[in-house]
Amino acid sequence: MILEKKKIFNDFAASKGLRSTRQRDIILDIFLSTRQHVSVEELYLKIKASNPGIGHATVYRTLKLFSEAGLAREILLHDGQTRYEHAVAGEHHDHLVCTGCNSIIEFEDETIEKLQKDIAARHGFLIKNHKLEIYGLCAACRQ
Amino acid sequence: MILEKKKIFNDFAASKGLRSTRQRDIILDIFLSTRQHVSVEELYLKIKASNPGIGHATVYRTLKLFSEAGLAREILLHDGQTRYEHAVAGEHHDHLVCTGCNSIIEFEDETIEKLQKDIAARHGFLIKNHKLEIYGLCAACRQ
DNA sequence: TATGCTTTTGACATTCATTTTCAGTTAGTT
DNA sequence: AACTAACTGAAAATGAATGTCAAAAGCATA
Ligand SMILES: [Mn+2]
Ligand SMILES: [Mn+2]
Ligand SMILES: [Zn+2]
Ligand SMILES: [Zn+2]
Repeated sequence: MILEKKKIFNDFAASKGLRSTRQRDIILDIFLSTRQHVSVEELYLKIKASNPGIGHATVYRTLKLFSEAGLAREILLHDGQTRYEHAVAGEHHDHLVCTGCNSIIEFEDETIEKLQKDIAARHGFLIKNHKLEIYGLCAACRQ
Repeated sequence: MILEKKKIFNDFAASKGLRSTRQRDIILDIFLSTRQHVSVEELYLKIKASNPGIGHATVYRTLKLFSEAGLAREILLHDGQTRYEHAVAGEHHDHLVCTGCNSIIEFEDETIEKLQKDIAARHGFLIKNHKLEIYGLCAACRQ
């Protein structure tokens, strides 16, 4: 599964004429080993621990490439930090975001997805992507 | 309707012990005269045209007050600028956002709202608010 | 109307995430 | 090995938003 993701990135890189670099390999390894919804800064710090040379700009640039390659999805919650999650082709989910403990619950709902398509169709709108985030308190934070 | 909104703000201000100022009156007037989803900068420039003295900080501070008072809703799309729309108590809608021309289509869907409540209930999650944004191309931008 | 206290304002500085710049390094090709 | 274009990282720049603080204004009271 990790090898599969590395192959996806290599294929993407090849198709775009990108070079294979030590930095990209390291960042991909570490990204694949993190939990979901990691912030760029969290990832940068984790990378720096084992690879002090790698800079902020490279981490930002490389995560954008992972998004383009379909390996990662950018998540913008309401805390001013861009986060990334592991993406799988053809799969999609949305988020319940706890404002108490910052935990995130993922969910999928086919009916909601279908209704979104209906709404778009009704307006002659072509969907590229969407975000559905439900903010509130998780079971633990409700006390 | 505009008078009604002014009353809502005045009542809110009174309940919070806020003072009535020329700046707040002007900013409310101009906010109420703008189209939906105005960015803070757009609003600031419009205000400055007739009232050169009013500063950025006051516009930011005052819009936050309008949100608290329930007159405005903060919208964070993917362009890094906070926008505000006119809010009406008890009403809610979501957005189709055209990445071609930046236009926004508003929609309401009771079934989606209901399904969100079901999902939250299933996870023991207490909803405070949510955002559903569908990005893509509007009919005009599809050509 | 004057006094006094408190809130509000706005110029300016600051913050903080992200992007840009650019000179030096590196990958991949001939 | 030589060449060339892509890549990197330190540092600077950007830009939205917030903090600071002295001056101004609102409002209660005398
Ligand atoms: Mn997720
Ligand atoms: Mn709207
Ligand atoms: Zn929680
Ligand atoms: Zn459009």
